[in-house]
Amino acid sequence: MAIPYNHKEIEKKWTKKWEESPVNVDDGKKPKYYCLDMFPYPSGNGLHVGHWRGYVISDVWSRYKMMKGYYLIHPMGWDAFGLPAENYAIKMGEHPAKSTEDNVNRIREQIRQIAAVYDWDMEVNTTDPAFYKWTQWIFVKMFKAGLAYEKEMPINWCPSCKTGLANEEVVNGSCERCGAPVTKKNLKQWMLKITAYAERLLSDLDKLDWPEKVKKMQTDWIGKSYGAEIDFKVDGKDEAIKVYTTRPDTLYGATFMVLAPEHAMAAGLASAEQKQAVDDYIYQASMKSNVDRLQDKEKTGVFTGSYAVNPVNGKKVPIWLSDYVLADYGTGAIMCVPAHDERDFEFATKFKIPIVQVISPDGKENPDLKEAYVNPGIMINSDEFNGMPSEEAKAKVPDIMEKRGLGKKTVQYKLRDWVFSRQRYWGEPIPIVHCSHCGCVPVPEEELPLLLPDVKSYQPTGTGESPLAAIDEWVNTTCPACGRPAKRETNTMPQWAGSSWYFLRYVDNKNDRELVSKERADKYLPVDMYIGGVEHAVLHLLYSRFYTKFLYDIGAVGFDEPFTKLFNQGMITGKNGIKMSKSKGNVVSPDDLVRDYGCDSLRMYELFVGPPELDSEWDERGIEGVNRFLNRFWSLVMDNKDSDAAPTKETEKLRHKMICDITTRLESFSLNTVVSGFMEYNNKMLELARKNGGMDKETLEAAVTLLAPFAPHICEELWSELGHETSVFVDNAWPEYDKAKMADDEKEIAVQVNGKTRCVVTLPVGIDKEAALAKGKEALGDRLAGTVVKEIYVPGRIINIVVK
RNA sequence: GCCGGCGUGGCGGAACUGGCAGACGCACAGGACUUAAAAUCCUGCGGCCCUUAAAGCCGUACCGGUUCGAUUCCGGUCGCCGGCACCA
Repeated sequence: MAIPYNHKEIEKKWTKKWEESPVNVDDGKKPKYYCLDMFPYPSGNGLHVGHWRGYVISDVWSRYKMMKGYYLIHPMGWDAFGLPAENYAIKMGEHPAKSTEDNVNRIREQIRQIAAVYDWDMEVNTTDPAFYKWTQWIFVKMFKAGLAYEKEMPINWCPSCKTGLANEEVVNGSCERCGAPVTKKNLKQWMLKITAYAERLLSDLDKLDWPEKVKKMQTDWIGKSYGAEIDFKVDGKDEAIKVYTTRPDTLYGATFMVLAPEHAMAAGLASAEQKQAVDDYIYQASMKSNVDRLQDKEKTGVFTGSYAVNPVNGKKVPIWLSDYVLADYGTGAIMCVPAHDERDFEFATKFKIPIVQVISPDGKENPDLKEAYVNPGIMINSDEFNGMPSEEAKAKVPDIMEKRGLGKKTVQYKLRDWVFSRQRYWGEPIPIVHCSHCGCVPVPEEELPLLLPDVKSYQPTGTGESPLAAIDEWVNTTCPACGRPAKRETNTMPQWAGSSWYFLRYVDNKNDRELVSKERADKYLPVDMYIGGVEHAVLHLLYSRFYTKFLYDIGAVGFDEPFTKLFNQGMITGKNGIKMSKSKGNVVSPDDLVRDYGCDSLRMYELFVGPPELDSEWDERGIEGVNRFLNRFWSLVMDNKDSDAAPTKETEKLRHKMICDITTRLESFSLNTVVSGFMEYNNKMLELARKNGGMDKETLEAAVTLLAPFAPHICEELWSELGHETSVFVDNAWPEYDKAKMADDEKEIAVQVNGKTRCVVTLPVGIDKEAALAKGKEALGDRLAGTVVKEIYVPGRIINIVVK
């Protein structure tokens, strides 16, 4: 019996060796494979076993690709600007620059424990001026392209984080970060015109090998709809209200109109009698927070006193204001067809507005409509369209309106422009100078980076100004265009700014002339495999796609999608599926587990705990199982490394089957079953070794090679024990299998009567149907009673005798 | 409300294109080794019926359908999770 496996010594030994001679090297001939982890923000709490999982998954995949002959791009960096880092600093009473650096150093050490093949020469940090120089450069380029613009408007404001938020950062009316209810605040903001890319962001999803779920979330977020814009003349005035509708077929049924209270024409439409009521309503609406507006179940509204004219039938329809109409979608005004829209129905019923049915399932009018009929049907009460299927009218009505100059077909998107200013300290300063003479002037590119000034008070002010506004000597500057006194922009960028393009920088992280050289970008990018949590489905992943498309448009990179393939790993939770958090006290640290069981055991247990794409509960005891397996595997190899046993037909078959099984499962990312596969084959090898008094070297080497991406240290040690001078990862090809050599001579087949298994027979593989059935019936004996109606034999699968 | 996904032993989970449900592991029980314990090794482990065994019956959330055969396909119900949420 071999001496037991000492993980501490072995892991220490190979960590050192790998440092001295890296196993992933670019010989200039190998094809590249870029496997990227979503880079972490350096939290003060350190890593828990959930963070490990994603990194282990990507490392196993990376090492596999490396062994398949690729030069690997597998980098790591730090998303170190932004709210989490700043909030941590405030809590600890430290300067964010200091706490961020400390946390980065700590987490780097923890990540090193995973023993992933990261290329640390590629490391980036978003707070490094040499990095954020290019974050600012991209902003300047966007400004010059007209994609970054300033706008004063009511935006989502988190009163707890004291900053504005993007739409994507508001979850159910609350702040994505801290959960506080989001209010509105009127602020002058920098916006990025992501809406200009809506169509490309939508249609290019087809090119991506991403989980359908994520593609769908982005599709829904972009929210494309097809419809028409139609003008309604205001009765007695020389102006028209433009509405957007996806149901132009219902135009004859429009019995009123509703404008958003924020609509530019809202106040002006009030008649003298209604003036007071209208003004009150507009004021009240402006005071309501998003949450209030969402929670209002009962519809409210006010009649303006004015009427519009339905362009198809000339009928006068009342114009109302209501906050169920959104100001920033479509035209901010709608035509209302209560008979065929649930919301309009509810509103019309409450305010006693006429309901006119124009579509019917059977072509007949229902005199007592109890609810809106929203499905397609036959047109009624619609003059020339009567009798036509509504789907046909949907296309024809806009054509007619267009001919008369009163409308046209259009498309709309739910996607809004990106609120890009943050009123916080710890971010990239927006490189803009406000000049009373020249307006907004970008900081000249050669003056970048515009350094984030050191400041004593970095706490958020809550006034809508960032702490930078208090630093007079920084704020006051001269205009780069005209040289007159001017003021710097004091807002900073959101955390997403750096993370939207960091993956480009890894491959050329020391370049001080370009954000990435075209040559290196084209050589190593795009990212072949991106691994991370699903929480970024519409935040980081949408922003990165937008940035990449922009950089493609200005010729900075030669591809317009950053991440070819995406894998979302599930979360590791504590007991009962509760998310691990410090406040819940259910955080499991990897450090103790690495100490007690070793890195290799923890790596394998991270995979064994459940399917990688699903959430899994952490069960402390389970790691014992994989640790026992590694010990048994160690013994198997150590006990047999000097065995002169020759391969037998049996061991050869086992080897080919093992290679095939492990490789197939790995390719399909079924990593939990790869681990169970190793356990099974290990048991089979132990059994054969015992039976044959040894195990041939070829089989042992194949097993060590297959296991190496999962348990790199122990496999390196065993590989060298098997007599190899070089690393298991170098000059060692991933083993191949031969289907012919896996073939069995005979197979166990279940024998069923009426679909119920009665017994099992062992049949030679090539046996013909008659002989197989005869064997099956013989085995059944007197359990086969009654008249045989049908006999089924599926070779290699099943025998089923149907009796009556 | 709308749109996705999921539901398998005490537990985590497995089952390729419909073909022996419960692989592998955890926990548990019994045994071997030991003065003893730990570690290790061996055996058992869905439920019912039964002294035991064999055989049988039931069983993949629930009800029904297609099929020689359904965890897998179809229709409906319930439950859990996720996304969107007055987008006209």
